[in-house]
Amino acid sequence: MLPSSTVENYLKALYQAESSRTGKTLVPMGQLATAVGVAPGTATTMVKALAESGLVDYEPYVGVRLSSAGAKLAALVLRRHRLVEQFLVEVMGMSWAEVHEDAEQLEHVVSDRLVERMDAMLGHPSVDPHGDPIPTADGTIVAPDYGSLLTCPLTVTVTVTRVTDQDASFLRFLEKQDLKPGHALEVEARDSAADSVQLRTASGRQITIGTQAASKVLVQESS
Amino acid sequence: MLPSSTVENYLKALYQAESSRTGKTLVPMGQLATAVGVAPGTATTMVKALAESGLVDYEPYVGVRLSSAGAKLAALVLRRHRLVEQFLVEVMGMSWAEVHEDAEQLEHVVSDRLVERMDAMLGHPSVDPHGDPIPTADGTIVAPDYGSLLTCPLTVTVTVTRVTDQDASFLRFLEKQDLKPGHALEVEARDSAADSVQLRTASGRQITIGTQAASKVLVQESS
DNA sequence: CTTTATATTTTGAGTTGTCAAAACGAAACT
DNA sequence: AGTTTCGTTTTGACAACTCAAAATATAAAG
Repeated sequence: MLPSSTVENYLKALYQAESSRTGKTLVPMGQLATAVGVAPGTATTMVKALAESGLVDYEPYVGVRLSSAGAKLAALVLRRHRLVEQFLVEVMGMSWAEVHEDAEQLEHVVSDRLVERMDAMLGHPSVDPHGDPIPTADGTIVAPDYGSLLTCPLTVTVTVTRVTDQDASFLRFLEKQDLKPGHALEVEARDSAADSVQLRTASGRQITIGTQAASKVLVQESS
Repeated sequence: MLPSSTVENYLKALYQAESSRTGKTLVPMGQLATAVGVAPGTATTMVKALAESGLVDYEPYVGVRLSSAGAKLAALVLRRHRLVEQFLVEVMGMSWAEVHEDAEQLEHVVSDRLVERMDAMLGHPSVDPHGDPIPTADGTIVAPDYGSLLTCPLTVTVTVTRVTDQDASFLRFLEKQDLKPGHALEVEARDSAADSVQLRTASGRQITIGTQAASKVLVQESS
């Protein structure tokens, strides 16, 4: 039984919800429902079915967690999604800001043959255009945990490695400000009262962004 | 209301059934059901819904026909399918024999943006790898009616223009025998008793194939 | 410790697409 | 015409997925 698109979406959402979660706490129903975009009751029903199939562990009134089988399946969905994104940008010349929606559809239908073909054409990339790691064909993910513009050291040159938000206008903004993955910059100051972070790009331009935005831009100290 | 994959499949099947039909006769239910791969009753139900939406004209106990709206929609599905096939062959280097299944899935999810991008990358091709005409974005199809190896003149050099069968093993056979679209050959003889057609390729090799197969290879007299 | 607020689960119902098998219509063959 | 045959339609049922709203559990607050 190969999983339906719906099942794939639940697993993927669960995977991402688990990743952005401290410790091994279960993902609450409400959050999963919101992530998938369905009513709470719908999520409950679906999760019970997934638990039945052994794809998740479910504790009523507490939350859900992927089983190892579920996690592997989720990783493969993510692999397809991210390879498609990388392909759309690198081969088809689309903007990194607009590939998410297309990948969202394509991830459910691209065959293994096609996925591996894309992977080969792209030279087996390890990350997609947003810096998100691409799982291997066996479902393994290597995800270094980078700091964000909110947590990295000040006045040190860092390189953007990943952006954890797919909103098109946000991505366009980052692009315009030279904050795409690969670009260098340094954090000059943080002002918690003003809820802002002040940056200086490699070209010397100064930018101030909010902390919400800053937390979505992950960086690595430049070597 | 954008049509579901199911609706698209019915319309596409209907379009193709109508094309391979002499005169303006309606397509009988049974044939449509077989083409779509569902039970007869299912087709009846679906066709009534399609008629309700104005996509087909339906005469109970007689058959179905696409309305102009339905025909346009079908053409757009075919456009997506064929551009995807051309893309998979030309850009991704896949074999013409194996792209059909992938295109069958992708045709329902590729966005307009993506379709037009592919179209541009391919230089606005007029036919796909099998020689099937690619409808334009406004739903127009220019389909020259070629003769087949069964109807073309004998001992005259002709060029393969189109193959009206997607069976992978048949396509691989044609490829091996240099009978892909673009290749020249001539029909040396036909033997209706033996149900066969005798060909000679440009390289001088002689091949004998059955009339069923021959009727699926369309040709044009070489200029 | 009881009340209130919040999250979760249940229930009842609807949509889309499907099938098997019974009923039916049209046509073909004595 | 009468009857068999064949294709088509109807019927009843089911699977997957969804929602709104009622019921319930848990947690928080007084």
